[in-house]
Amino acid sequence: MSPRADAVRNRSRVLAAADEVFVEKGTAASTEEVAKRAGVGVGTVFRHFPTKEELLEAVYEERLRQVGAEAAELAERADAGKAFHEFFTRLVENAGTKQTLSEALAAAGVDVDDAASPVRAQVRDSLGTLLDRAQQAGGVRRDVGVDEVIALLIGASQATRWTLDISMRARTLNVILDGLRP
Amino acid sequence: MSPRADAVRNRSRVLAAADEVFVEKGTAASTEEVAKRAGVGVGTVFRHFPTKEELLEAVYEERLRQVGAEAAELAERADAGKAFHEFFTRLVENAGTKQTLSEALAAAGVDVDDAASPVRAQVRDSLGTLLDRAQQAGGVRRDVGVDEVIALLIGASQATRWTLDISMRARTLNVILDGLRP
Amino acid sequence: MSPRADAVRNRSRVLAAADEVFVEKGTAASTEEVAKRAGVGVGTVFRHFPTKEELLEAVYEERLRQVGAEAAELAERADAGKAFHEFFTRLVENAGTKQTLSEALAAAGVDVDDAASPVRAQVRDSLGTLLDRAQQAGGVRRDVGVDEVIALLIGASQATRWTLDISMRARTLNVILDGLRP
Amino acid sequence: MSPRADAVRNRSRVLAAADEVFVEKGTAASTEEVAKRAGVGVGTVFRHFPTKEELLEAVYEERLRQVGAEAAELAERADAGKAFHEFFTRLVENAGTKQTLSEALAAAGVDVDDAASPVRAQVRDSLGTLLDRAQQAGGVRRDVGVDEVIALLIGASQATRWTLDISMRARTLNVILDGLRP
DNA sequence: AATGAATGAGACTTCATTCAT
DNA sequence: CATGAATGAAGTCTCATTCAT
Repeated sequence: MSPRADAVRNRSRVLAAADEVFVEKGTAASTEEVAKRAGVGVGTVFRHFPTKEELLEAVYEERLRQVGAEAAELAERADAGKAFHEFFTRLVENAGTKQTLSEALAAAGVDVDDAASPVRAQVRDSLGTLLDRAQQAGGVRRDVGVDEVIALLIGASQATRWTLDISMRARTLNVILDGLRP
Repeated sequence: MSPRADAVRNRSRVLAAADEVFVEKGTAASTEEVAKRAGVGVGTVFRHFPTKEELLEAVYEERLRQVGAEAAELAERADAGKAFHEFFTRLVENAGTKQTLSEALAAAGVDVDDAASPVRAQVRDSLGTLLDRAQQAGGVRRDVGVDEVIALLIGASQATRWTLDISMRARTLNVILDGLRP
Repeated sequence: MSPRADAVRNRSRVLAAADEVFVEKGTAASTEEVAKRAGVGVGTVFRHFPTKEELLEAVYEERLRQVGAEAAELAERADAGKAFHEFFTRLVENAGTKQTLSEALAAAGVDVDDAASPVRAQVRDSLGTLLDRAQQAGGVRRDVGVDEVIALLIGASQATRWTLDISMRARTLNVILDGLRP
Repeated sequence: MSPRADAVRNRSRVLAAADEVFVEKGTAASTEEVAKRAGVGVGTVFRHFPTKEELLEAVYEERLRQVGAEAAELAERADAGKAFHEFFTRLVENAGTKQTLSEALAAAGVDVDDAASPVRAQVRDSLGTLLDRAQQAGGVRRDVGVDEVIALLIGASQATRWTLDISMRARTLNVILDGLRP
């Protein structure tokens, strides 16, 4: 009801539209197209995200938020080993549609520029917990840390990204999952 | 004697320059910049590669050619299992500098558009031989084929692409190599 | 009140500038020059006319509109025969400055591609009426139709286009007008 | 057998190729294409015609030469009136294929820049004779001169250029021919 | 705050012309 | 003399960003 309400709603509409458009046409898609998809004017997009790069980063962060939520949820599971495997599987399946997930993950893993994003920290935390518990449950080898897991998630997403054949995708992912066993 | 000599040399200079530039600034780098790096005029670039896309494809093919050569060379080795591992390792190390190798590999693996590129066929062939021999030597599990290996190469390249820490890169790659064991 | 007001004004400024420039330097003149003449940026030209061809067509249509208006006006005249002659004369005089009028007319006459342009239909209508009335008044031979008249307008424009000498222009036009008599 | 012989032959091959290409694709066609059609390198084209404009002018002149020849031939005919009419008809029929004939004629008629081209003079001469004789034979009105006839030829060519329907073309031409009668 | 028209730098591409072979 | 590769100016068009309404 406050004028803020509309603004907030617009922000998420733009974000959702950007996600869709960037998935469909790649990140080279124009801001104009994002605006059209969101049903707003370009000006509105730039009001919320003063730069295309900031828009991209926001999209990535939004995806990370979802990854973090998934990790947090699965970290609660009793059977930590299975939970860890399911996490990998879900993510790789998403990667089919959300092509740039790996870029988002990459941003969480290594980028040092504005490292201190709380979202990134949260993802690393949840993922760390999930990994720890899986290792303690004997489901995952002990010589890998969060960074390696993130790298492997990126790798698995990319490896299966081009795969249309679903059984081949499974075989490929299995190699990585087997490699992660103790 | 042949006026072609210079043309051929220029073609490779452009190709090399394009490779460098695309590695450094991404494939969105301008053709003008490629020309500058090659020390030729833009017109020359477009004479050899009438479209930016054709230039990109040529760069990919060149990289594939190198990958194919490497696979062919290693397929000769007596110890097939070790050879296969070394192949993976070398490629992933290259991937650090040649960021788009995975895209080139992807083109070799799945794309169906102009499928019958001889270079792609050659890569698949050499890689197939290398894989076969490694499997017969008991160095690699038997439920993966060339396509899965290509996918994993792409994955491994991407997984380690963002890794500056060399020991972490080794740990990540090891997971995949372990996963490939019988 | 409407943000459109400026846009509309700009559209006509661009159109007018394009007309001028194309007359002065031919249709090969650059879009940049049109923009400069209109006092706007190139982007504005391309916003209104996404293609140079569309700009050209718009210029032609604008000229046709004027031709149609002239035909409609003269069709009202009591003395239909004289009106018809005056129509020819006026057009040919314009053709001196508006060199591409004949191309515009040609577009109205024969092109079948996007046939149903309302402007073209209107021109043919008005011209048809003017011709009919002139024929009934005994001022024009009966074995010519709108298409022939359009062709002759084009011909007359081109015939007199290169003529600097005004009396020679009159003599040339007279031949055609005489030929049109019953 | 002399080296000159080849050069001369090349010159006409280029000229013929240019004529064809310009007719088919318009005068904006590239010199490269002309060279390809002529079966020579671009360098050869530029050796014979140092500028594209000079090439164009040469093409025009060649066409004029043919027009002049036709006029000269028909000027010999006994029935001068009929001969004049046939001249018009032939030219207009050619104009269908040789679209730029009118431009060539225009160059002969009005251009003042390098007026003293012998070919142009010859055309005007032959045409003058043809016209004179037709006027004396009572086939053509006496208040038109060579310039008006050239203008009308241009006009007739353009008028019928867009006409696909052959009977309409005849009706249109007839108007002009009737207008030329005494 | 939102809108969308305007801007102009910059990308890709073409082509007349030059020049080494 | 012929060839065709190289050149680079110039043209068309796109798009991130700004700003008047």
